[in-house]
Amino acid sequence: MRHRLKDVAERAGVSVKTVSNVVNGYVHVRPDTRARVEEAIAELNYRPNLSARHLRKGRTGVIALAVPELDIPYFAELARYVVTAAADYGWTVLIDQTGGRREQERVVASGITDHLIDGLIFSPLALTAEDLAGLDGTPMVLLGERVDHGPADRVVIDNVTAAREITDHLIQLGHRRIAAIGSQRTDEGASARLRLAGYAEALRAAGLTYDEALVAPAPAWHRADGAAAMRGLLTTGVRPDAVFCFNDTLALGALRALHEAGLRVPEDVAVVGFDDIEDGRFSIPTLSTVAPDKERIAKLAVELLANRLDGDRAAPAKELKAPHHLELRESTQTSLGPVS
Amino acid sequence: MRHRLKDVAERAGVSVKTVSNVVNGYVHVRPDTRARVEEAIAELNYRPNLSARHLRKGRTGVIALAVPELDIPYFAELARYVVTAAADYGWTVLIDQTGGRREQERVVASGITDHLIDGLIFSPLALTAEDLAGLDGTPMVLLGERVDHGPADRVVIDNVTAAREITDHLIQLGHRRIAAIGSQRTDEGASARLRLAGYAEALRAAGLTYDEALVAPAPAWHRADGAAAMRGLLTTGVRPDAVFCFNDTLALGALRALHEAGLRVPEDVAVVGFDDIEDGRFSIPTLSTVAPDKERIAKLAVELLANRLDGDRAAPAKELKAPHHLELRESTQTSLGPVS
DNA sequence: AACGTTGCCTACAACGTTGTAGAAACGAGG
DNA sequence: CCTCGTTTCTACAACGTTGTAGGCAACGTT
Repeated sequence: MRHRLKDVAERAGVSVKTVSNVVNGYVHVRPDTRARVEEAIAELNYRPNLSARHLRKGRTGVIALAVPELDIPYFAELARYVVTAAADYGWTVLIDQTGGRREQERVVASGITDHLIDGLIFSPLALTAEDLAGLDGTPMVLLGERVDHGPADRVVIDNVTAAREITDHLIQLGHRRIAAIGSQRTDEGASARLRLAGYAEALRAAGLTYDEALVAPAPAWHRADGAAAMRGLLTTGVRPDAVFCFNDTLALGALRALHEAGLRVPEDVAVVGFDDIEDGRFSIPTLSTVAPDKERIAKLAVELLANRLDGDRAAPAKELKAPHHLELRESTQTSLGPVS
Repeated sequence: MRHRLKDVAERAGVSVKTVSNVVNGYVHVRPDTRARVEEAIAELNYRPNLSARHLRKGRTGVIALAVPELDIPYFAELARYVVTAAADYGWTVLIDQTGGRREQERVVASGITDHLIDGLIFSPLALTAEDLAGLDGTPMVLLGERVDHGPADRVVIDNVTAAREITDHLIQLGHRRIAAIGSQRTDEGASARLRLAGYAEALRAAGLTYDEALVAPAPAWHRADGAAAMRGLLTTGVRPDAVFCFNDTLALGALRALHEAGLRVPEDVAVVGFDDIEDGRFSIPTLSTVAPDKERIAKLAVELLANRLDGDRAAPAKELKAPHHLELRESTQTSLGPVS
């Protein structure tokens, strides 16, 4: 049922290579020969065997995207943009889930890459620079700041500035006891460290004191962690009048906890997040947040990979910055009319 | 930098095939030979070339999962479970986005499958049975009811029963003017048709009349569509006292529209959804919904594919049913205490 | 008429792997 | 010492594709 070049060649009465030439659009083929071959291809419903082609060419046309969890909205949205951007280069995207576990991330970084894919776009959580150091082969683009000074290309956003800006927004609105949710031990969670730094910067610039009691850690950045952290903050006595959550799912969890505590958002407590996931545009209240340009991040990552594949593989690693902006919604200011 | 069996063989002083045997765990290899080979493998950091292996074996170890959109939470969660289930079989999952466009779905069904993947798990929106009829080759498992009587294995849930049950729940609570959001023209949206049927069944069984004016279509099933449909229902005059949304994102949009209209959920209008996505466990209010067993769906789909790959490819198509249950939360009954 | 150029096509080898067939070494049983 | 079976290993071919080298016409130029 599956046909090969040879079958097509026999049917069309030409050599195998001629069929290959037709398939690959080689110019020096007589129109009538080309027609005969194309007819045979259509009749047999011939499709090239990609494994064989790739074996021969050394390229597979497949890139991988490795993310911690697919059902974290931020990564799902990012994945969507990467798939779209990769399509422009004719690439198929293979998606890997690492679960954020260092072991699995190492497997992905070294193992999966072998010969099956041409390159890798990688959003690591737990991986260290040493894990990456020994890697030969496959070109890689890292997303986020987890691995500083790594040997690979990278796309980042300016986390510190973004965090400072959104915190500033809260300060401008008159809030003074601004909590932060999402800090993590420093050996993981580079994003957490940078966002915390931006938060602290903004407080300092405004002459507010940085209060440890207002900074709540979150083991992961899921809704449940945000809700738990918020409940924790509410029971400590020093009730905050605003909360900066280090991502949107934490913020959605915090909204939930505030709701359960009978507090109004933004009147009693203002809430901001980070990531601009779709949920935050429809939550009650809608969520003010930092909006990284996810489409641009994906596009830049794919471009970096393309350059690396076609160009000098030994060139020094590049770091590109993607833009972001603030999306101000109901969770920091009262009613804005219907959402769409 | 990339090494082959031959390089390992030379270093270990054995034949290429012996290295292959070690790599593949063939038993009849002397322990000291095996040790020498393994040492050479480690020194060179050798990894098999999968393209070559697959060319030789006729299997790629990769399956594809094709879904309409990755950033629809239901599909993202499903994708996660499929990736996990596939890992048990040593398979890598390549994820494809069709956008729900028929053209792209046809490409995926025929084109992408060629030799790059061993099988396909496919959640089509627009594909017809004819599109599938002419496909040779790649084993396929369909998710959902879009293509009736197709030639492929399939995993479904009992949409009609589930829709009836959740509608019944609204009726039990005393609601009488129950709207439905998400109906679609019948040539697409088989799920919509079945859920609508279940809704109608429940009404009939309770002696309630089916009112066209209470059934709102939704072009897609995103939050924005749910909000728009809900606003539409609210302006028609016959205000419903409950709404059955055909999926959770529609329901979240509906919650938003009700909130903007100043109506309380569930006191003024009760709302239920379908899919049990994570957002619904943290929304305000939390969302009552039908919870299909997504993990089981993924597992069954992968198993069907495995059987098809290992067994009789000409065997008649099987259809398996995955279980579901109701998750009753705040959007149909008042406060239930803190969520986790 | 002899020559080089161009267009069209083919034969062959190679990509890296594994299945098949069989050779070499070894031990056990006669 | 010979035979037989088992263990251990190797040579070769093949999976389906494409790059290279080259052959053969047909053409235009000298």
